[in-house]
Amino acid sequence: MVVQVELSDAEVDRIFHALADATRRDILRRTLIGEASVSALADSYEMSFAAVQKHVAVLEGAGLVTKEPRGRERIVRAEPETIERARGLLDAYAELWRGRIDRLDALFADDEKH
Amino acid sequence: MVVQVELSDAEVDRIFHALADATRRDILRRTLIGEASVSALADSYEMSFAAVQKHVAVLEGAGLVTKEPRGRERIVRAEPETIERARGLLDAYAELWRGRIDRLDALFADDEKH
DNA sequence: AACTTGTACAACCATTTGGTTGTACGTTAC
DNA sequence: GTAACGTACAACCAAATGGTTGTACAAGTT
Repeated sequence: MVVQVELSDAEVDRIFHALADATRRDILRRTLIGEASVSALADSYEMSFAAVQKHVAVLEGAGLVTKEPRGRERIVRAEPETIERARGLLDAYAELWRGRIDRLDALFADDEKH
Repeated sequence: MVVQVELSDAEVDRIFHALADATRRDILRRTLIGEASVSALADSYEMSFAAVQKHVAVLEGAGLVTKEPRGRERIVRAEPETIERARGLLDAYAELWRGRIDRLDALFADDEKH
């Protein structure tokens, strides 16, 4: 069984907020496929290096990527564990929905006893 | 296999942005368990009715809930299908991590518009 | 040593966000 | 009919967001 470490509201806020931007999702996608330096990432987007740097910082603050120095570069790598946690949160909502169905079923089962 | 309807970048933005707020996640949670009027929801939070109304509007704009008139009330219901789609998106990232890039290219085509 | 590359960070700006209060209006209850 | 309830919506405000440019500096390159 997968152990889910408790996430604070603020942490969940940061994760979903980080995912709520197409450029950041693309950066995440690229770093999932393979590591990349910040400047390599920045070359792909029609915005300044500083803007891309900020996007990476948002992803890093959410724990979705990590940055590691290598020479003068900073290598960005995705943290699939955090994505997994976000998925787990959505699973929990789906589970709530399922629980609601179960309760309705029980209600109907009750009705049938009449 | 689950058929994923193509989601635009803007739609995905709205979904994750809607999820990036603890009050909105709580509203979603409550409406997953059972429908609720806007005023019933508003009673639970230490903010104005108008503020809660806005949170519901954000969730509605993301397709995570729907609002239906019933008398003078507006009944809010969760849309589990949209949650399922968000989960599908995160699944796709997890798949990327596992290196299954080819099969997912089409799914991510939307995110690649940069 | 001088130059180029990659990054960090500050200052600035327009827009969006998340909250407020106030007003208006349809619906229900008395 | 009048009062209370539930909602919609506008106007306003402070703070956060997402972008910019400019400066500084360490690490490679020539």
